[in-house]
Amino acid sequence: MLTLIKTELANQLSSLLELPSESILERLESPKNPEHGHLAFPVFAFAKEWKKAPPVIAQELADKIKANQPALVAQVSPMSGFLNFTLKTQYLMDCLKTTVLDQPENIGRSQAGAGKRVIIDYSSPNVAKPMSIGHLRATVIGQAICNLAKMQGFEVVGLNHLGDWGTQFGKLAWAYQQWNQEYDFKNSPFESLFALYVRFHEEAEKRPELNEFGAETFKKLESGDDEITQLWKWFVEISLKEYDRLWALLGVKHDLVRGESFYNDRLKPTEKLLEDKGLLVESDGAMVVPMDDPKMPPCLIRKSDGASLYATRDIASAIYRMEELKSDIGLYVVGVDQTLHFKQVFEVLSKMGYAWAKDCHHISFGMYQFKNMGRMSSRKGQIIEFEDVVQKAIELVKEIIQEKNPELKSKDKIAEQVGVGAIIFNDLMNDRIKNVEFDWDKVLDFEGNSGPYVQYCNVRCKSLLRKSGYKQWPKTFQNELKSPEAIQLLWILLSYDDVLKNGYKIFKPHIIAMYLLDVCRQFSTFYAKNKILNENDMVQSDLMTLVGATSLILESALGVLNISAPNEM
RNA sequence: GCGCCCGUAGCUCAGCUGGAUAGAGUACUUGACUACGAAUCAAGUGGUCGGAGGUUCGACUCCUUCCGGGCGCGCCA
Repeated sequence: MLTLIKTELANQLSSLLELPSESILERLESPKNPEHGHLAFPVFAFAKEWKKAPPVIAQELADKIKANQPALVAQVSPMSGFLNFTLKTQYLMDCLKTTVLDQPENIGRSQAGAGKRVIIDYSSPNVAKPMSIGHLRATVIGQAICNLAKMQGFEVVGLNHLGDWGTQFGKLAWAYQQWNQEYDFKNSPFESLFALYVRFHEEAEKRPELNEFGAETFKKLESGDDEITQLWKWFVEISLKEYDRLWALLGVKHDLVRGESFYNDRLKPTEKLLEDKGLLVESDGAMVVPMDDPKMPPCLIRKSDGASLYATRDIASAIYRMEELKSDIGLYVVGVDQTLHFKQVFEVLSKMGYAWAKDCHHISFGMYQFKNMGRMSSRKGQIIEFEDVVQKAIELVKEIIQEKNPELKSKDKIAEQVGVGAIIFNDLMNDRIKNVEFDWDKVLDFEGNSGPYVQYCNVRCKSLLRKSGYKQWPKTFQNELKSPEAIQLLWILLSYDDVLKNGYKIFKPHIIAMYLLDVCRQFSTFYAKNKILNENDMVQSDLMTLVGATSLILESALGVLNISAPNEM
């Protein structure tokens, strides 16, 4: 694919231009305007050194290349300060054959991460609370990054850092003991649990002493009280069951669950370690690690009452992941509001002497904004739930199917695939760093740049392949493609591996979503201008091969985003 | 007050490590289905890239500053 093509071109040019192939490779770029060819080489950088105007250099280099033109180049043309290369269609077709048609299971894969492990902490909800649309975002981004890492050859461990510890469990246990009779734990355990949570906070507004009862009950839990511990375990179980059900809707499953409670007996040793390394400083009765930048607040390690804190737990957890689980890279898919916290934690780890601290990254994502509501608050039960969003999308897709394709078989399954795909795509198509204004109309818009648009494009491919009369579409080209739309599509398909590489490099799934839209737009143009099946249903087999390749790429890229690719819709 | 992030077409957003006339979708105006599936395609209208300086052969991209929005800032997680 593109990586290979660039390398090959760079190697060939290297001897002709007497420049190191690496420096050519890193300068080669894809022109925005397709009329400028497939790859461009800007020569501005040489102007000063060679004391010549860029257009002159471009002209001279072009002449040099033309005198001994590499086999893969169809045309090289100087244009202002650029050397524009148009590659031979036959070469591109051969390239598609070897990298896509001959090995569909390896499309876009790289060995860049081979032998390395990456642990990705994502989704990580808090026990007893329903997952909100914010968790949905964390989940789809995290899962996409898992998939991207796998495509780069990494061994991936998707980790659920479940919020299963803290005073809220004292409150919850206390609330359960008081009011459990009023709720139907048998039939709807999770809803009941959440109802208790909301009720406790409501009543605590009026009767602040409830908070003390909660704190006392939590102390019992901490000291291993049997009854409370049993309750706690049960709450965790109820919650995990609910989360697994929701994740299953998105096709998500973590490889490992390590809740906060897992680190309970590692907190003291971690503090000891910090103390031994002389990093702890007393401040207002608490123990902190000061940061290098004086403007940055210090990292709180131990409260004045001796209890540990959020940061302590994350430090212990990072050490566990990187040292015990022997991870090479540690990723945290957590909202931007935690930016300072992770900066502090990573700096502390670095001060502790862990060289791998630089391989820990906070993959932050923007917050949902709400027009009227302000921030969501699960305490007050004001929250847009993960499941509502997904279910609404599925319902709407059902209506659309009823209207557009009432004959469709297994409507429910396809409605789910399309509805879920729409939700995932909608979340992944924008840069994760940006805040998003929640708007039902936008979430449920399935036209234009959207998941269903991509799925529909693939459905059209599938439909063609079905109607072609081939049992299996031809995996080889017979003649050189002539249609300009076909050649352009071919070129876009070949850049898939480069897209995956870039997407992983900056941990941004929207790169892949944007690419999918590019492929679909080009396919649609190609489709509109070229007759692929003629009147007698005889086929233009080379175009069919291209259609098949398009579908393979679409399905692979959709898979990276964890979106299904139905055959019909 | 301090720190970080964002500010591109009416609206929602792309624009990778600075590169050739700033691109999609949506909305609006047109045109294309007795169908290779119109959840589509083609065309048009629409942008002083928040403002002002600076660096550079070249700035939406880098630096400074201001404005607007978001998030965070020691005993919650």
